[in-house]
Amino acid sequence: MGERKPVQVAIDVPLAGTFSYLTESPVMAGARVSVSFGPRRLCGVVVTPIPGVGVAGYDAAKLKCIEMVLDGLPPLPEEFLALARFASDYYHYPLGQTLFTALPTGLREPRDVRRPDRRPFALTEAGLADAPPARQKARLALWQALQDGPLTQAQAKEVTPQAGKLLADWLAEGKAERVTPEATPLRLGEAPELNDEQQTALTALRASQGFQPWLLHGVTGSGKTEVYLRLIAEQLAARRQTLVLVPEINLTPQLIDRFAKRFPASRIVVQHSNLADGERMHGWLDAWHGEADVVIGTRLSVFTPLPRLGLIVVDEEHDGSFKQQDGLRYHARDLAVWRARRAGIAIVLGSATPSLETVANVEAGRYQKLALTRRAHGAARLPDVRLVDTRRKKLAEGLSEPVLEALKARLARKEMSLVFINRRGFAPVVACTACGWTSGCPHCSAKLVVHLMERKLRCHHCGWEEPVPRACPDCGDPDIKPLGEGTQRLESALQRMLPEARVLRIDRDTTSRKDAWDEIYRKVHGGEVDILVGTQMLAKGHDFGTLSLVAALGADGGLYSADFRASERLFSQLMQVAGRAGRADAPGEVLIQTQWPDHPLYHALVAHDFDGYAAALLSERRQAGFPPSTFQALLRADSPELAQATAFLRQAREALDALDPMAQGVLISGPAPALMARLAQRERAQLVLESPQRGALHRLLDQLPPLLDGLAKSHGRALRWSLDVDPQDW
DNA sequence: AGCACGCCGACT
DNA sequence: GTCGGCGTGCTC
Repeated sequence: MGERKPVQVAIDVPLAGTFSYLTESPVMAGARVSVSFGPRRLCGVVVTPIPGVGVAGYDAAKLKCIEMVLDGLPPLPEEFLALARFASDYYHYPLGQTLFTALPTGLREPRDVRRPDRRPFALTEAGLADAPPARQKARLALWQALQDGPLTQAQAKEVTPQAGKLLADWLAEGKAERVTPEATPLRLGEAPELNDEQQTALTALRASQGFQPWLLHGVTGSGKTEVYLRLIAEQLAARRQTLVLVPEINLTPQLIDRFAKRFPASRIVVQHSNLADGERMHGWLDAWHGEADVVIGTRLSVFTPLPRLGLIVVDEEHDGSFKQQDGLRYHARDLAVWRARRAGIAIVLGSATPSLETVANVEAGRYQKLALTRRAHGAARLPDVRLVDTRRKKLAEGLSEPVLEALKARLARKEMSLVFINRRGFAPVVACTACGWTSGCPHCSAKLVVHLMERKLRCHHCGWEEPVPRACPDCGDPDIKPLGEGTQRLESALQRMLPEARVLRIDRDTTSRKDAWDEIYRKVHGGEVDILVGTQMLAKGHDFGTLSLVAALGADGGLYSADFRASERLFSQLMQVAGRAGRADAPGEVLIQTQWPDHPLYHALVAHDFDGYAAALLSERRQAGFPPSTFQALLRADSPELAQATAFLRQAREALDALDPMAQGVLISGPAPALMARLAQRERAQLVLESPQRGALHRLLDQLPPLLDGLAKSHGRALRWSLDVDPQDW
């Protein structure tokens, strides 16, 4: 019997630090173990101690033993543990919960997991010598099929459904064996020619040495994906793995198909949250064991272990879906950069509208920039962008005369148009013309949106629904009206005004059904659509083929918003939708309806001047002391009562003030109600911490969680708090 | 986060 | 008498 030594175990509980358990035989860091924790049995991960946390001050006599080492798989690799450790530190989130967020669900339970042996089967000499009799048809068919070479279980099952049983028997009898397949030689599908810009970018990227982030700034249609594919092909040839991160919405069968066609002999693993648990874990394990060549997935795939990692690509790096909005609030792009640094490899951030954070990093010389300014195909030109001043024009259902005329013209020419309005539903609110009542959500500080088809008022924040009232609930006046436009209203208006047009609406309501996108793509590419009407979804990189007109309605809202990032987002969205317009033989046209035709944002759009506007925004941010020139963290609190959330934050602030944050260069403001002050019956408030130095901010944040845990106790269970480092929206 | 323990109200 | 409401405290 060996000596019982304590080891540190990270567990999926909302407590800082790790827990000590005893073990008789040495256990490696990264081992999954089953431990008793209070009245429960939980899965834990053995980690090297976090200095100063956990170990001290616990009665050594009370330590329990590790129940079992779950050793069906090797210990989790160091690169995985290090990434989780970094994420835990950076986002100030408990290590245990961070690790378990990063693991696929199958590895979170105190069950052992084994990787299924999926090597193909071959007949042994004994098997070859023992031909089954002719009357055993299935047996004989499988035996004959195996004469031609090894078969995987799946391939064998195509020969006969009984293959599973037969192969197991033969394996036991020594008539069959597992063979390790020869590494399949790299095969490449057909690739289009590169234009000179693409070629220049590729040449630069190929010469990249060691850790280096690259911004690939390419206008819509400039062929960024083709550049990625060429780079990935090189990684494959060198037997290295590539991690490709894409926004949720861009992970389409079309994209995966494109990768599969280009790399027909390579193993491409897809990772996203809608995958079945088992499938997700298989891919994860294959990646970890070096058997996947390319991992392509949404933000969660940034944690996938890749022992031969040679390149990371983050496509549409500006996209908000890379930031997790609850629990471990990580930014997958930022973690990916950290990973690339640790691995000493190149990371390519691609976008037509890079985030200001990335632009600032280019300016500071930390990232290198490559530009694709022209469209990849033929003579395709950038669209003509024109502004439609709506101040003195009367609108019919939100549509101006020039927009309507332009739509008619495309319809006559049988060309497809797109109408962009960032509001789903019929109208954003119902109002009473007599007393001014508007339809507010009873649970949130938001307006209820009219959904006329369903005859419902619906809250887009908490999901609350109620019937559309017949009269004003306040004064009883029957003259209540839907105010403003949404996608539904626009859809029915267009149908009425242009009866011959085939209108297709694309928003969360029409795309929530499974397979909805397949149907949309089929219609769009089958020429069954004249006008697409939709929300920002249309700004997210879908391939709608050739559009000759894009019209944007009701965009002004983002110009003067309380959220300082609203104008960046609006610019990015408009630039992205505008990029959908255009075709090989004629430039597309983009019409933007606005009350502020003199706003610099619109001028920049007309001029296709991303760089200019980004520089202007950056200098604005610098002057105002906003990110990326400063670093922020948000301490949020919510509770049924605003007073309680505010009281908690006030106490937190007092405790922080006692640490003299100003001396450390950290500015604290608040508590203030959140932008969306009430959400799902809970009142939300927040404290903003900011500093021009990331380090200073983090030194202060380090002290926050233990302090808050203590404070929160006195506020009861109703109060919840969370810390958001580098918040994306307020 | 779970889960147990504990202390007060209406029920077979 | 006890079944069960959810407040509070603990988990190596």
